[in-house]
Amino acid sequence: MAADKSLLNDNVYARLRELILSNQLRPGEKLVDRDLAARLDVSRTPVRHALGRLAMMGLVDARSRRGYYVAQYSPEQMSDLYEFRKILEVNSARLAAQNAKPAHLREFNDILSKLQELATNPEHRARTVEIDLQIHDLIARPSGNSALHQASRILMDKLKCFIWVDWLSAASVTDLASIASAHRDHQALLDRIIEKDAEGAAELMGVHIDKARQGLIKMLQDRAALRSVVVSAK
Amino acid sequence: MAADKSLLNDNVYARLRELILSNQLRPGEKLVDRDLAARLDVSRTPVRHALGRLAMMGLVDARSRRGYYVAQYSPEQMSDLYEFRKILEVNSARLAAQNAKPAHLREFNDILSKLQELATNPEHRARTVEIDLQIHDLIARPSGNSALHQASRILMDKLKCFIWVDWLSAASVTDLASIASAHRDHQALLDRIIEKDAEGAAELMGVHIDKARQGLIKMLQDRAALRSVVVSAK
DNA sequence: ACCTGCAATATGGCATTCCAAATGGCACGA
DNA sequence: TCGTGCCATTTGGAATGCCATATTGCAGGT
Repeated sequence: MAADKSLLNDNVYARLRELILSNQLRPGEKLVDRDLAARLDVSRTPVRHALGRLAMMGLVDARSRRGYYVAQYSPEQMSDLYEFRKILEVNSARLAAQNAKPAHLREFNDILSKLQELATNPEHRARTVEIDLQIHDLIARPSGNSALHQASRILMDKLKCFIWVDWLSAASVTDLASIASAHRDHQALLDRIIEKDAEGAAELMGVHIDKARQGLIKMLQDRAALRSVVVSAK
Repeated sequence: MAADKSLLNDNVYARLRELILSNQLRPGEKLVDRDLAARLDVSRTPVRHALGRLAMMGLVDARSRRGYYVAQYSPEQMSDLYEFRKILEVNSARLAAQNAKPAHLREFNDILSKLQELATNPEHRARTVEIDLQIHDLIARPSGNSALHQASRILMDKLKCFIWVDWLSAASVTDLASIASAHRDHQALLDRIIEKDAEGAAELMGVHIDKARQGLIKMLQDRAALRSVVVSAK
């Protein structure tokens, strides 16, 4: 309420989105407009407006007359989302290699050195995830195609909340190895783009995302196994 | 109001969407909530809700405190959208060839014969456009990837209203030729999918959409030329 | 004649209110 | 003990009203 120059509608939308992406609202959780309104200290109207819009973005599941829920994707749907991500980003990489301008290349180098630092410190795992996502956004941008870029960002939002869940639950030994692997992938990928090797970049992106999908599926299986143990225990 | 079992929110959303896609509301036109509410005989609330959601779908442009407008894409953005469409549908075609089930193939054959009929009658141009769009939807569906399919449908909506404008204004001689050409493309494309020739299908889809984009750009240029004549005339 | 500023109106944003449907619990009966 | 139906409460849907901001048109001055 302080420096509130922005529109309440958009403000509420942004805050709810952030709550979902940061997993403070968990997938599957019911969203009661009155409760959220109280929590955000606004009336129901902007909350409902935001919920409607979030539903269009695929972050919220709006069931007619049965309430709103934080979106939850099945393992099959997640797999589809990753396949879709591969389609988008392979082409982003290709276009980026063709169209990247010097300013973009500088950004790439900045990110690379930042990654270099973080990679040496395993404590910064969460931060590394951030950077990881940032890289993919960075590649989608200089593709020069705003439709493609926007689609990537929307998709990323859908993936983010689940990635949180997964990374938190599956803090297994594989993480360090896969992080290092992902780091190498990114480095190689950016190198290809800088060299303007479009097909090479596309190829690398493809295998990189396939790897990520493999990891995700493994995590989902682990989590499912974990769940069944918990369930049988009680 | 008669058999109104559906939610007013969704009903209004659907009706507004239809008004936009059918070009009864033209790109760039201002959308005043009170006026639309009167026109649809509902209160402002569901209209505003729908406008917010339509904005997320890219059919409406919501400027903060400055009103809502039917979305309008520049020639550059249209070109981007077509490039994006190519990315999506090339992959749809590939996946469709890999995954299409017998039921899907039957649908393909149905559509093909329907096209066969219409193609012989140049009067049914508008109807042919419908079928054209339907075909692309039909190909996206059996790809088996709902994310890809949904993205295609959203993109199609954005293209639709403009296609209307363009087809209406550019009722030039090229149309008959390009319709026939598109028809051949579709036929060949579906044949490839039926034969499960994934790469062939992808390739054909690519050139088909590139052709469409060329046609679109030509139309936009024609229209721009037409406009300037009109402007200079008055 | 044109620019500037103010006032009136149009219009978007938000809260409150009322209404209807769905859900959950409880009592009664089998 | 389990099922069924009714009632209370919760909660989503929609209308209305008020306020704030943007747009406009007009008047007065330069």
